Amino acid sequence: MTVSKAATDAVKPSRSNGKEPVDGAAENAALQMGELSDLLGYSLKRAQLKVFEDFLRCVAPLQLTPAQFSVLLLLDKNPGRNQTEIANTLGILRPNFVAMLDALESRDLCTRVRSTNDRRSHILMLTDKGRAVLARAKKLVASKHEARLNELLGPANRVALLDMLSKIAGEF
Amino acid sequence: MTVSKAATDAVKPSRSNGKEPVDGAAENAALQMGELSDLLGYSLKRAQLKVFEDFLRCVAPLQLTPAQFSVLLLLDKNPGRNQTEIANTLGILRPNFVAMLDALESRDLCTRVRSTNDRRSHILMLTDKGRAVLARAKKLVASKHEARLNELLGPANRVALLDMLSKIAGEF
DNA sequence: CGATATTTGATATAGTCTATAACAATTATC
DNA sequence: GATAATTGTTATAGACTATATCAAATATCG
Repeated sequence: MTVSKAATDAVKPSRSNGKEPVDGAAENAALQMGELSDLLGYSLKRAQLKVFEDFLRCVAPLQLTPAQFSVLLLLDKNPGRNQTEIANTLGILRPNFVAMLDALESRDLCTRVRSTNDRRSHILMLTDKGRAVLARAKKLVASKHEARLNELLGPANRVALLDMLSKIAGEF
Repeated sequence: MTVSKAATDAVKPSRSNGKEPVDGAAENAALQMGELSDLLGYSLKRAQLKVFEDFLRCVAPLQLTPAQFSVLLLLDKNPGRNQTEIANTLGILRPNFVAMLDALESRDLCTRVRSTNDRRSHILMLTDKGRAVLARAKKLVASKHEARLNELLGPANRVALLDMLSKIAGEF
């Protein structure tokens, strides 16, 4: 056995079905992950999927996706910006941001207002309901989602992880 | 200024166009990222996109995606497995795995062989060409891709990062 | 044995996310 | 004032993901 525990079971959550073959007929042994365990990109993607999954679960009462939550956060911190600025900051292409905003606006979470300076652009702002939903979402994220990660990694490690990810996202 | 450097510029790579406004008309200041900088999921996704992007660049001569590379790696380490086993291990749904294998098989990187034990299933195996391509891909990944991450983070940090990501992917 | 259920690979299909081209309205540039 | 650039938008295409369904083969169990 040359593979670490983390390497062998870091794979399928759906395979954790209570009854593992205790000793009997060798069945299908777990597959060898090999170099896959050392591929940063592989673990990155698996971890990202898990984290998003948990985010959706934690914030399910408010029906917000991670992307929608990030938009609300950004609108709150940056009043008076237009669609292009918000979309660019989040790495969303302008054409794809239109439908996203349509969804948020139809739920009365934000509004588009024609700018008086530049009548081409739409100034984006949170509605009162948007601010309220954002406040509740922040609490859920902090108390359920991030708290769970803190519990798993420990506060110091969580910060170290965040720093490294930001470094990769920013300087890679 | 309460935001860290990493927080403010961890955003748009496309915005790094040589000429920043030196001092003149304040223009459009960078947006405040706010709590977004502390959202693990956000940094996770941004980092994952960057890492995949770099992977594709490094391994471009071989025309392999991260997913295809992971399939070849797994086939090499686990000869004699069928489609369902490989797909499950990688978190790929069986229906979606069919087209993936079609692509790899059409490039003569792997083959499907009807199992004699169970004539429903296809045993998957790398071809000689598949093994050769995989060997070259491993070298490119190690010397260009992972080496770059090692340079950015430092070997110790890279291992620590990998451990935490595996932990999240496995136990979250 | 034989009827029923399960598994495997496959197809069809739908939904989401991402990416590019093009357009009208508006503004910037020279 | 003519030309170029920008903004929001639509249309569209591609990649990835997800579910239902099917025929062939196997497993299960009376």
